[in-house]
Amino acid sequence: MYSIGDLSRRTGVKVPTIRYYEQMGLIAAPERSEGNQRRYEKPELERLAFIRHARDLGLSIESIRDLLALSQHPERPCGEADRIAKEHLITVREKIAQLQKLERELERVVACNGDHTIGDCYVIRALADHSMCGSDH
Amino acid sequence: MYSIGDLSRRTGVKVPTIRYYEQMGLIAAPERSEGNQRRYEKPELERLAFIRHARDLGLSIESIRDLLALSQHPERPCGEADRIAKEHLITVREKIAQLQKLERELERVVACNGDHTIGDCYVIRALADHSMCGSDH
DNA sequence: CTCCAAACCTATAGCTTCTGGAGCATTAGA
DNA sequence: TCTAATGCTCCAGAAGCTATAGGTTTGGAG
Repeated sequence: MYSIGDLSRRTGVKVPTIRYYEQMGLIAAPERSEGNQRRYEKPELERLAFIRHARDLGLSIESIRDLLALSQHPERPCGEADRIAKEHLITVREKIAQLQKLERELERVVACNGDHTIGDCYVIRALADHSMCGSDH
Repeated sequence: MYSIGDLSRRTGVKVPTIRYYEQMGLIAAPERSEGNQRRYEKPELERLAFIRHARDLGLSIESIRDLLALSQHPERPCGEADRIAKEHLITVREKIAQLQKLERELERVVACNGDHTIGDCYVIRALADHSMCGSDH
């Protein structure tokens, strides 16, 4: 028997976020106490921990919803779960590549060492004039 | 004399986004035609291109607002512009590091090759059981 | 048993950065 | 002059929460 606050402390998911997940249908509406407060059991705790972990890995609510649905059917083949994870890995890698491009760009931009005036500041000029860029964003 | 559509085509910023930037105060409300349509000149085009470029680099609206304000005073020292860019570079680098951690984690998770059932799928088990993780997120 | 602070409840709004739609007006070219 | 493309305003929605207001319940101390 956990209150919503217990659940929050044990999973690291904030209280309003738990209620939000309930509203989004990621977790079922739990039983209530006589005074209408939410009361959870172990399975809900595990489910929430699963969600938390998947969110930490950057999976979308939609993907998590799919994975949770899959996990309800242990007998089915797991190709779909595999696909979701692989797909996410690809987007993570793309994001990394894009950010690394920005990193290189910004490194060039901050070559300005802050000891002249805005008029010839490289930061400002680089932003104003795209043709100064090395890459093609 | 550009219409909002011209401006959009020339800068790659979508029409509703231009109106949104006007509302947010990033660009001034331009003159209007007799029929109340927005009419822009070259300086607005350049300003919008600046914004577009900065957004592509991932700078927040707030940072861009600051940089635009700075660029209005070419005589001032550019230390502040430099600071904004450097700070952003740091957050970009942090984001890269974090995503690389996720990448490693996901690589382990997708070791499941999709040819068994959900019941013993590594993806599902890894998400359910945090203790299987190598790192400490 | 009584009291009170902490925790809980619902409902609603706000954050960020746009994006899209409805319903109507203007513009530019044939 | 006609009409398709474009423009206008206002409003809602997306993602994933977070916060606030105003009220109720709970659990432990005295």
